[in-house]
Amino acid sequence: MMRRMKKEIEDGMLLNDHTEPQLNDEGYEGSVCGVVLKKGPWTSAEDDILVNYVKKNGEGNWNAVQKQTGLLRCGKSCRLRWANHLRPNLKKGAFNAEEELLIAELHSKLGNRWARMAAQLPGRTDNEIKNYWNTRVKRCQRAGLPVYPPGVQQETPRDQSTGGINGDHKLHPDFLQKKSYDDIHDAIFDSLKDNQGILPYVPELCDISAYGNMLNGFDSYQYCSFLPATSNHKILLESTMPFLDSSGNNNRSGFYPFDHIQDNTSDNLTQSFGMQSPLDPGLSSHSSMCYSHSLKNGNSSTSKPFEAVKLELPSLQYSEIDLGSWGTSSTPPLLESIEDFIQSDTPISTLESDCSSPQNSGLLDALLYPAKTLGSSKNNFYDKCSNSSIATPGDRADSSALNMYEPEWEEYADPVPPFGASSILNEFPAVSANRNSLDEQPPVQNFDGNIVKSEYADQIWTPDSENQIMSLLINSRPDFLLASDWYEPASGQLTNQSIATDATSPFLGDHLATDNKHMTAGTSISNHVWEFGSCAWNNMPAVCHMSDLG
DNA sequence: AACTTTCTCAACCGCGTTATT
DNA sequence: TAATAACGCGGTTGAGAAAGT
Repeated sequence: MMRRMKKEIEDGMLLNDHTEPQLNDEGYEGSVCGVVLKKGPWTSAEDDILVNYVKKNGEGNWNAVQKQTGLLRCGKSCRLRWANHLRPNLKKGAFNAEEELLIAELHSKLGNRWARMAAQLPGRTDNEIKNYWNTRVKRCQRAGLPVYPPGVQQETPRDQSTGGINGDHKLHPDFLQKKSYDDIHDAIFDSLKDNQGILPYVPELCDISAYGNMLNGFDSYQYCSFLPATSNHKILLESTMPFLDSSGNNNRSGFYPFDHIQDNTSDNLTQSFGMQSPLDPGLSSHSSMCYSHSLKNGNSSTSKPFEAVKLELPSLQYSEIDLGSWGTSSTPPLLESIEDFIQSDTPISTLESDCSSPQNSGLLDALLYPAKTLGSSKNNFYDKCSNSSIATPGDRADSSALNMYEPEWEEYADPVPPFGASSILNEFPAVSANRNSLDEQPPVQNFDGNIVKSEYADQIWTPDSENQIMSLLINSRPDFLLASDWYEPASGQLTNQSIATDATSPFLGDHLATDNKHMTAGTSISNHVWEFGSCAWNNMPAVCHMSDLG
């Protein structure tokens, strides 16, 4: 049908005079007062008619378009065409990283309320958002990955066949019933309780309680994902660097240095707590795929009705620079070297388990966890890495080696992930400015950046302290070195590179720190990574001296 | 090169809501 | 107040492009 209609379109058919329309012809359907209305793709001529009509009469009264212009389109179709393609100020092209993140966050709050989501994304249409999200959900579901990025939590478990609740990943029943931050935290806490003594990396409850609010950074329900573990190390390795694009360049929006990392050896943990450890064989390349709008070719199909040159067929395709995404990437070249490394006799399990952490928290809270977990006596890091005393559940004494850091941890025990979604969104006032009008949502709990910020007003969190945390955590996460450009340079803030280099220099020497500045090259990075990992982790006590980080 | 599969997105459809008479 | 029209929204479809085999 469409092909035939296309031919008709190409033949210049436009029934905009008041002559008798082609009756019952394919591509024409329905009728108003005996006029058979056309269906299918719009032509530029039709667009012109509609645009002229709107210029003259304004929006609305769409059924009058056909009557006044003879355009053989129903009012519904006219409205849709105008809203989605012809109206001015439409933002064409692929979603950028900020938009993607905002969409995820909005969806987590609103579910499939595309129009409301579109209202928060100036220049974007509900249809566009819907298509994007459905595609994303589809891909994530196929990959067995959570739909939401780190820091984005499912607040309103609405249906939503299209992934309102994380696609295939079922939330813990508790989570499905939890709505508020506190409730979600409680659910996690309960989960931890349940698993205490079972999970190798679950800190003892008192520790968790101490920084329980930190778990707000966990409430992204990725932490409740139940992902199958595999032993596909190649995939695993690809997953470790989803933030590098195929050219080895940093993908600035791929702030997923540790996402989707799961450890075979800690399945108990990952499955019970939703945590995932750094080397997740099962997550694979889709860690980059999942969180990215598909922009493989930088193509974005949109109509450009006001282009000087119009094509006869409506759907103009034009390319744009890939604006980035949550990790759009292909396998970076350095993976090979790491793969070689993995394929060597190096005991993967050691590396994996040593770096066990919740993934998917993304950003700073992702870093907070391992660092704080290291401060917990239950983390068996020392068992494997430094021959320190082995922590056992409930054995507080074994954490004495880290007690010296407690004041610092307390200071930074920000209940709100400083790098959570709201933090990020606050970085993009243009995006977040108009986010306080979500109905059915108490403003204080949602997207009003100011209000959200005030919510944290009593927290000690300054750029300086954040930087310190960043520096600290750099040293606690070997894999951080792999995270390039995930920390958006901003005034008064460190970039990842400056953080990494500055923070790592004391431990790694300048050569590595310097190399890190050029780590887009895939050469010996793997060695550096592991070297750094070994060094940093084995020097953890020293690393944790905050005075070294100033 | 040919074929198949997957992806993307514009457009349609049905239904609910709102406005008008 | 009811009936009707108009509008808006969300779900679905299918063509064409892109990627894979």
